[in-house]
Amino acid sequence: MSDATVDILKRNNLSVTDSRRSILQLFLNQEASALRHADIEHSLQGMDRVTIYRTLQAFAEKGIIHSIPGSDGAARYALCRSGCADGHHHDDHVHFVCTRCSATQCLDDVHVPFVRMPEGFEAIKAEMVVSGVCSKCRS
Amino acid sequence: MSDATVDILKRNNLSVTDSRRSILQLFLNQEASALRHADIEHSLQGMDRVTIYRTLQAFAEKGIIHSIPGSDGAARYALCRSGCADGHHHDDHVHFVCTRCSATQCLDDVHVPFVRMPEGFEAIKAEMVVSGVCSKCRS
DNA sequence: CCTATATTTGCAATTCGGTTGCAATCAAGG
DNA sequence: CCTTGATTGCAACCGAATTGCAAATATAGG
Repeated sequence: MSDATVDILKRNNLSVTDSRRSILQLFLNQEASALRHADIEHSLQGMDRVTIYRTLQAFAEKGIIHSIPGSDGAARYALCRSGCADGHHHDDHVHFVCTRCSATQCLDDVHVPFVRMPEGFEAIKAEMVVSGVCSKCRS
Repeated sequence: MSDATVDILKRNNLSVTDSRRSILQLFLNQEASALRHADIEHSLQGMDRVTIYRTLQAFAEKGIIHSIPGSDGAARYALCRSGCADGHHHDDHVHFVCTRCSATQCLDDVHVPFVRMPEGFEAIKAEMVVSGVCSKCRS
């Protein structure tokens, strides 16, 4: 009854359930690329689709994971680095989408550059997605 | 039989139909913000959903409009500036989404800054979306 | 350890964005 | 004006996501 997943859930005031532990474990096992709902559904067959959606929402609200803007109409999620908590995300890094393997990953060390807004515009958040060929697909 | 819409369609080797002229006119009337499929469907009630989808595809392929990455699962489109043609888009500008009126617009004069990729990654395209409050909503 | 309560889960149904196949209609060129 | 190839409208379908509700379960209190 003491696992990394249990710690994380308790630290975030989420009740500890099998579903949540399984999904969280998936993220912990995941090396680089982000997970889509469909990926989780496939890995954890038997778990209800809706439960997965709700768990992802709960994790995102608590700042355990963050969602990644994907223009293909399927949300992606990845673990947050330290510095994220309830609602306040610090995911100011660039995301990368590989055009070959179509994996999405966080470039944690590349942060979104500042851009000057035109007169009258107030920038609050900036997101940047670079697409190309990832290191795995190039080697 | 000589309208701006007819010119544009002919110039792009698209046959001139009422549907295409109406949709194109909508874009020409549109001042700043981008259009979603639903917006067009609402404005041009009576036109089939599928026709709108196919027209948007055709326009995008010809470089008349470009699609804007929207993380909410609904594609947005805006007229291209000069320099876009068959498939080759030059939409290297930043897009802005207002959190109040939720309009999306092109910041044609703000172009996406260069970012250095980590070793092994090859960047091909970069997209940037800034969210905040637009000039209209602030005044 | 056991119970009460609040939370979570699973299921069914629904919404929404988008695509596909096909028959009918229409634009373009001769 | 007529042929032909492109376009439209319709129905059906698909995947992603949400909602309401009843059953199951985690947590806190005794």
